[in-house]
Amino acid sequence: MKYWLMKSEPESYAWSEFVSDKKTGWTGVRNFQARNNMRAMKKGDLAFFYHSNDGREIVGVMEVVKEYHPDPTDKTGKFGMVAVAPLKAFKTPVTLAAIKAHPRLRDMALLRQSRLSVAPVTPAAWEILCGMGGV
DNA sequence: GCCAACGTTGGC
DNA sequence: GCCAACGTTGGC
Repeated sequence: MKYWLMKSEPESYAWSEFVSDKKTGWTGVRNFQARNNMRAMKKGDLAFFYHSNDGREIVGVMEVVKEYHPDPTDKTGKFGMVAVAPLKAFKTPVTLAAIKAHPRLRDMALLRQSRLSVAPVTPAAWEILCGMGGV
């Protein structure tokens, strides 16, 4: 099982909306590296839901419920998507500042490649972040 | 709102 | 295949 982090701007799609939807197709990725990460996802993999821009914090955990398949919003046919479902909300959102301040999280893809919207998370980092989030 | 980082496009 | 121009992301 692998771990991931996926970003969404709360203005366009927030965690609260996701929770009421119960499941969503992660459309709109137009970056090859992010696409490749989605392609590597397996059903049952877990991912953090991160609010980018407004918020800048991890707010919850979700589960991959459908593996990589075509994204109908991409007319070129180059990009696909996965479907995810919310699993649990963080009791305490973990802010970007807190992640940056943690010595063992300094190598996270989130920090090294700030523009990557779908990034892998190591098991060690996953555990630390879940602890910080109270789940 | 600004700007750095960086990915993509297109001319050559 | 290189690289300048351009567009986008996302932190501040």
